[in-house]
Amino acid sequence: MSLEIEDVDPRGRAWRLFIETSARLSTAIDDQLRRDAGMALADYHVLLLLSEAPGHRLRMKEIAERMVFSQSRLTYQVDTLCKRGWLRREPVPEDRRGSYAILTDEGRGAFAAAARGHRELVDRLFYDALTPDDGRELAGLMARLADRLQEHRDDH
Amino acid sequence: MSLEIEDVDPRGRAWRLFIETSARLSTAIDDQLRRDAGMALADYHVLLLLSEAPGHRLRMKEIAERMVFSQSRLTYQVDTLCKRGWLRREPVPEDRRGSYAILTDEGRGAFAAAARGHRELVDRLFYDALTPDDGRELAGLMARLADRLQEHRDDH
DNA sequence: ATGAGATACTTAAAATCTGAACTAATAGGA
DNA sequence: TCCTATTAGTTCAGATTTTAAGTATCTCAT
Repeated sequence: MSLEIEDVDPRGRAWRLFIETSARLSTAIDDQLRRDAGMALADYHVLLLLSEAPGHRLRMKEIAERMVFSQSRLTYQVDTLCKRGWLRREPVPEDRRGSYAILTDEGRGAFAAAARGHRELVDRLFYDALTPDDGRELAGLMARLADRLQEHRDDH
Repeated sequence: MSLEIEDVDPRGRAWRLFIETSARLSTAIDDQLRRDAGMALADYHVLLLLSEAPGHRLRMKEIAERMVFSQSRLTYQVDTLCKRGWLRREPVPEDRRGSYAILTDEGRGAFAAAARGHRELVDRLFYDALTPDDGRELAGLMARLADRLQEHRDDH
């Protein structure tokens, strides 16, 4: 009779730890951003995507896909960011159905200000806990999972 | 001049892949449960915790902590599960502030029915994508991150 | 014993998110 | 061309989640 009642396959433990740790990590980072920068992690993520995009602009669809957001959630999300003056919309000349979300100067400022504390926390919670080799290993594992997810998405 | 504009430290890539993959994986699993079992991943998770608990019962606080849920969210969550007949509450004899959430027989049935399709998908998206050694490796990395998170939580 | 603070849980109002229409525009084959 | 199917985005109602406050109970140093 063993004290270990857990399953022998280490993947069981990995699965639970993976799901739980990612949730806790997101929560911790969301909390920090709300407290110190007055924005949610989702807000930060939108600003990040736009700050990296050419012309600081992206189509709504593009943002929704990268954020793993429903389109209606994104509409709402972008609405609130527009109200705060951090984003503006602009029609897409070559596709009159579409619109761009564009980062304003004010939005760039807010992002830059938020990024400091955010990076500091990510450093503390993620970078400091792993060696570069760990990072390589983790990236490999995640890429493997991401590929599998993509296949799954492909066969509907 | 390199084609690789990404940072040299592989942890940058690991960080993004980790956050994004965990979000996509949760979404995929949530979708499957909603479609095939009429319950959200959060519902499933509550049922899972209770199905493993001695006496199929846990204090509200205990569930909230393990689920990374606010207490008021849990109150709502448990309310809806009670309405569906899957859970019931019972006062805690030795602490009259508290209450247990208890899995009903019906709840056990719903959980068992949901578990089939759920496990199948987790097998496909997680187990099949990783070797047992990968699992061991991933579990180790996650444990490292979880420890760091715990330290962080300790100094407020 | 007792009273100040902590703890467990709920409630209510406001903010956010989802899913199903709905509008407008594009794409592509007959 | 014209008709139908897709696609981009929004809107609205309803569901969920958060935040702050409220109630009841417990803890423990006085």
